[in-house]
This record gives sequence, C-alpha cells and structure tokens, in this order.
Amino acid sequence: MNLQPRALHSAADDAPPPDLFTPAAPRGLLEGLNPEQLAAVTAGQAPALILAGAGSGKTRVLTTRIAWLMSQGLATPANLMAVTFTNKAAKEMLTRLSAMLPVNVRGMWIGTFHGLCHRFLRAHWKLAGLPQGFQILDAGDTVAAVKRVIKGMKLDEERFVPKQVAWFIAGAKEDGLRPQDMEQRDEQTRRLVSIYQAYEDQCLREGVVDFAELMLRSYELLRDNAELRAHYQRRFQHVLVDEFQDTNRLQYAWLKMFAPPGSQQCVFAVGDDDQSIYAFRGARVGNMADFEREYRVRQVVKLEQNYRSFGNILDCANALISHNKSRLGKNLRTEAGPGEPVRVNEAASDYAEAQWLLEEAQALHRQGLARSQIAVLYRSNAQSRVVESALFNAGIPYRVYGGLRFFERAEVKHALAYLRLIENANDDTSFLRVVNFPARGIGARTIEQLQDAARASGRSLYQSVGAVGGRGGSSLGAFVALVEGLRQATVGLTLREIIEHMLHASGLQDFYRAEKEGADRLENLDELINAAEAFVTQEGFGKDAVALPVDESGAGYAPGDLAPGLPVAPAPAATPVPDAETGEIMSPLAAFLSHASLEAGDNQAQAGQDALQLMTVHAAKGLEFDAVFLTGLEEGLFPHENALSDPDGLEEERRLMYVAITRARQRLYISFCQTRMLHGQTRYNIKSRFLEELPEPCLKWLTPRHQGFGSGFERGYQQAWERGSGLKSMVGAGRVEPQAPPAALQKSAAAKTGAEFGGLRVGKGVFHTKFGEGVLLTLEGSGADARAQVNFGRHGIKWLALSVAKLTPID
DNA sequence: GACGTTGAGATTTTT
DNA sequence: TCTCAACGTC
Repeated sequence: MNLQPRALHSAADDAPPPDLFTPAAPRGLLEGLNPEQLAAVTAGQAPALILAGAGSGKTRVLTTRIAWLMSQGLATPANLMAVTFTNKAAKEMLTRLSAMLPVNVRGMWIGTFHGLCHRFLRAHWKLAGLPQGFQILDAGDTVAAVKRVIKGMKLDEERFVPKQVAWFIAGAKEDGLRPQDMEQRDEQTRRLVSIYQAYEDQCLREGVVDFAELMLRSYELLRDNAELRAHYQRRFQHVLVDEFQDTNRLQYAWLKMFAPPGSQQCVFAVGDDDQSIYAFRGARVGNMADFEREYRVRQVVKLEQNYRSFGNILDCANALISHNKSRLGKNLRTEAGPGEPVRVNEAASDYAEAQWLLEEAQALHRQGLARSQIAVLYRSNAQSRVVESALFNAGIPYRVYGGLRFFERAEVKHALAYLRLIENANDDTSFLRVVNFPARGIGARTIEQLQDAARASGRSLYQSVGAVGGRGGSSLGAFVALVEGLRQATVGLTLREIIEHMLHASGLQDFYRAEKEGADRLENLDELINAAEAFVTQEGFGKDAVALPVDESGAGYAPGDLAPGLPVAPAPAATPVPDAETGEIMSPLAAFLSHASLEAGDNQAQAGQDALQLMTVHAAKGLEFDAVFLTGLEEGLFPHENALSDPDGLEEERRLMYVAITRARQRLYISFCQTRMLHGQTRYNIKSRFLEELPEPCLKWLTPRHQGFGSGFERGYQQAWERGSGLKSMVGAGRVEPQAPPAALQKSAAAKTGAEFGGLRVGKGVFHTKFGEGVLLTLEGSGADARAQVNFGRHGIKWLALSVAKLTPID
C-alpha cells in the first residue's frame, strides 16, 4: 500500500487557520507542536490515521486532539470516546487531559477496550443476556474454569492442556467466532469446540465472563441491536484509538460498530506498524491498512520527528527496521545531533556479560545517572537470572518487572474468592478455591461427589451442597453457613468493613498469622484493604465525589459546560455505571471485584527506590530510559529460534529489536555472548543477524570483533563469578520490594439536604417504578452523580443512580 | 492434609 | 538447570 505524500500536509498547509485561536481555545494548547503534530491534532472531521513513530509525542497528540476538539466546540466530553490497551495509558491520557482543559474527565468514555466493554455490559446486562451481577474471570481464573470443564467431560488433560484450550477459546472469540461458527475438520477440533461450548455454558451458569467475552458480547449486542447501535453512534461523534497496530479482529469490528466506514463519526487512529509486537497474541497490524482502505482515509499523518533519542540510536533503529518488507514506511529523525555511538560488547559467557553490564552500569551511576534511568532488556525472562545473580552479589539494587502482580497473588486471590462468594455464591471457581482454604476438613472426595451432584442437576456447587447431605453438622454445611453468615453480616457495611470482617470470619487472617512466613501475605491482605479504600475514593463511591452529568443520550452538553476551575480528581476514573433501564448501580463490593479482575494491579517500580530496571523487551514498550543495555543479541535468542523459520515471525522479532533500540535516550549498549547456559546446557551462539543490520559508523565495539575463548580477560570474570555465592542464597535482599501504595485518601462526608435529593430522606419510604416501595438507607454524591441505597425488601438492597432511577418519596 | 519425590517443559502476554 | 505442578506417602 502507498501511504506517501498524498495526504500529508505540506508546510504551507500547516499554518493554523486564523480562527484557530478563538477565545475558547485555551492559550498554549497548540503551542510547541511541530507541523506534523499540529496537522494531526487539527485534522478535519473525517477519518484520520496517524503513524506515530517511537518517541514522536503520540500521547501528546492524542490528548491535545481531544482537548482541541472540545475547546473548538467540535466535541463534548459526552460524545467522544478514546480507547487504549492498558490501564496505564488510559490513566495517563486522563491525567494529561485534565491538566490541559478545565474539564472534569470523570464519566467520559476514556478507557481500555475491556474497561469500556465492561461498562457497556453493566449498563445493558439484560440485553446482553448476562446476569446482573456478572463477574469477570482473569487469565488465571479462565484457565482454572477451562480445566474444570475438561475434567468434567472426562477428557485427557494431556491431549487437552487447559492452558492451550483456554488459548484456543480466546483465539476463537477474538476472531468473533462462537462454537457453532467454527469449522470442525478433525476429531481434535471437534473436541475442542465441544469444550468451548461446555465452557460457555458453565460461564453462563456461574455468571462469569472472561476477557474475550467482554469484547465479543459487547460487539454482538451492538451488531444485533440496531436501535442500541444507532443510539451509540449518535452519541459518539469522535472515536480515538491508541496503539491501533495492536488491535485484533474483534476489536476492530467492535470499533466499526461505533463508527462504521462512511458514517459521520470520525475515527482517529494512532499507531505504529513498526512497533507491532503482539501478533502472537492475535494483534493484527493489517487492521491499519484495512482501516485506511475501508474508511477511505485521506488524512494520513506521519509523526517522524523523534524527541527521545540521539541520532546514532535512531540511525540504528531506522537501518534495522528497513530490513522489514511489510511496512507502511516511516523514518525517524531528530534534531538532537548524533550523540554517542551505540556501544557493542561481545562477552565470552552470559556470566561475563552480566558482570560487564554491571560494571558499566555502576560507572554510569557514578557519573550521576540515576539507577532507575538504566534499563537492562532481554528477549526472554529466563535471561534475567544471570543478571540478577550478578547484581545481587555486587549488592546493586535492581527491580525485575513482570511476574506476579498484586491481584494475582495467592492470598489476595483467596480473599477475593470469599468476597465473590458474598456477591455470587454460584461462582464455582471461587467456591473451589476457598471451600477448603483455610483447611476445614473438606477433602477431594467430598468435592468430587459435590461436583457430580452439581453436574447431574445443572446447578452450582453451592446449590448442590444439600444434595450430598451437606447440611447441618457436616463440614460442607459449615462452609455454606460461613458464606451465608458473611453475606448477612456484611449488609450495610462499607467496603473496608466488609473485607476486614471477611478476613477475620473466613479464618484467612488467623491462618496467615499462624504461618511462619505469613507476614508478607498478611501485609498484602492489608494492602487489599488499602486498594479497596483507594478504589472507593477514586471510582466515585466516595461521599463527596463530583462529576459532570453524563447521560446516556449524550445530550445536555454544550462547550460552555467546560467550566474553568472545576474540581478534578487526581487519578480520574469512571463513575459507577448505572443500569440503563432501572438506574441501579453496582454495590461498591461488586464494582471493586470487577476492578480487581480488570486491573491486575501495578508491579511498577516504586518511586524513591533507585534501582536498576530489568525487564523483557515487550515489557519495555512505551517506556524510555537514559541508558539501555540490550542483552543476548544472539541467533536463536534474539531473534528467537521459534521465529526463525517463519518470515512474519522474523519480522516481528525485528520490530521487537526496533522497540528495544528506541527505548534509549542517550546511551545504548548492545551485547551478546559466545556461550550461554540455557536449559541446563551450554549453548554456543553466534551473534544475532540484527547486529549486521546496524550501520557500522554508528557503532563502537568495546571488544575486539573476534575474541577467542579462554582469554585472560574471560578467565578473570569467570573466577570472579565463581568466588561469588550461587543464586540460591539470594532471597529477597538486593531486590527492591514493592512498597505499599499511599493509604487511601480519607474524605469527609459533605452535608446533604433533603432538597438536593428531590425531597428524599434517609429512613423514609421511596417508590421505584420497577422495584416498588422501599426504605431509603443512604444518600450520597451530588448532582448527576447522586446515588441512593434503598432496601426494597423482596428485591433486596440496591444502589441507584438518581439521575437515571426515578425515585419518589412516599409518606 | 502436609510433606517429599518425580517429571515435563522452559518466548513474548497490555486485558 | 531450574521451576512448577502433579502424584504418592505418612
């Protein structure tokens, strides 16, 4: 395809039109933008594709575009949607946006694909055919659920590995395929599809959805419901997409539901085909070309000015990526000058490599570079071991990214399982996780009998307890009584109190207290309380949260609503989503549980601890560092051997290398080894072909090009290594442990008068068209964000958004 | 149910 | 070589 000049603004076109700086346009909004960026930000009301190179100010363009649209009256907070992939990116966008414009971003449709789908399904759960209190399975839960299905079907777990089957199901969903849509050529596929079907049935029975289901179900609902589709299309005039190169088939199809080709809605897609490194997960770079074609995109803007790296680094990146055939075509440039050469090091062994980089990093640190500004990148996680070991022995603080995240920790998952059972006792995944944890004498046989009974009756494990004689005195009966007791005891409590009560009543707290090494786990459970507290404050469940009115129709907004000086939450997030029909909103507990699944929590480095940053190249995407050590540039490692045979795979590896190079601001080191321990065997690797693709004038070889084995240089390192202790002894120390996030902000309740809530009074009766009469328990929030908690007796205790639910006081 | 032994598998993984 | 998960034993 040809994305050449035809749509590029020429320099002359780049002068802003005279009416650009109307009083409504905040001063300085467009200041400092280069011509390309300006062209992107002020692109006309038509589909636009922004090819944003690494370090070209992509996020700035995206947020400035939003601010500009609103300041020009071309969009309102309510009729604009912006989608990202990560929670981090979404937060970043919201934070920057609130700094640019005096607009309260809470309630705006800015979020991750999955976050927005979740929101959508909460509002339209009934139309989507979901139970109202549906909960979300994270990756681990999904595998566990698939595993149960395979066991239940008495299939061989060797032939149907749960993880792979879960992968298969997710892949199918991401291609928009339900079991009945799938081709079943061979026996194996036929079985897989039947597992898929059984898994679907199980999820529905338990009231849970996995990540892919959030997307697929949202997509199908929009596809099949013309009225709803029209509603949302009317509402969102602007759809902005970040990291477009990472979208999969389903996500692109989902976007088209909101803004079909040829419609009035404007899609503003930002992406970089050269940074597409997730094809293995279903990402489809081809979506960029498809988008350009299907939407007849005439505004294609390339952001090629790089503000991050010096020339030598960029020359390397450009030269490398030019070896890829399938590209849209882009070349990074900088005004920063060539800078230092890219240093290349050949080490005799992986030990030597680690030792070398350690000393080099120490030297940089002595020159005044913060350790947190130095990154060590590698292709695969296994490579971190040697480096960690060397750093540990040298007593240099470091932090490894990746691994378990907060909400994935075992103790946290246990606690969440109890909380989920309070919300929905039919959640079998949670039931199984904690039915015998802490141990309460419920063995495998009991569980098996229970599962058989549940399967026979098509009911949940919880519902089947009676069927296996698990009433009264039995241990199963006691567990049911525990869950029942938890539910009853936590009615009307704050989220914090609910968790505290659960930790105590479940025995989790006592269990970890008694355990020798339970201190860390107890700390994490405390941390869970903090996280809940922070969530309540941020997500608008707090007492005096303030939000602009956002009604589903998107009406009722004018540019003038962007009142200056409006209070803005520091880390803005979505307001609780009301049910589109009744106005009912989730309980804080249910909302927190969704949050826990949707956002696995940070494992980001903590500020304050100055530590070397160790991570895979994938994990480094989107980050930048003053100095970068790119290690293991060896054939078979980088590019990885599994990708060598496949041209597409090799191109993805090259893009990965491109991403790695472009992380560096000032200094880039590239290293490789002659020998490396891998899977218990010494491997003799040759240097990566990618090294040959870098321009020699940009490089500076730190070692002779062809150093032999067993040189004195190498022996010295080898001996130094052997003097150090092994890896076994390195538990904890040297590694920077994550610190507890700041405790949640405590906010005082604002006094509310009855008048503000349309005459409603706590303790008095109210009437709801759907739920009938009830007693008002709580009133909080204000304006369009006002909420009420009402006890409707037979219908239970519900939270209602007063802007949607029509509540009338009764005497 | 807590513990030890054995064996397979060991890219990358935003949600 | 190392890790994790699945078994088997007390």
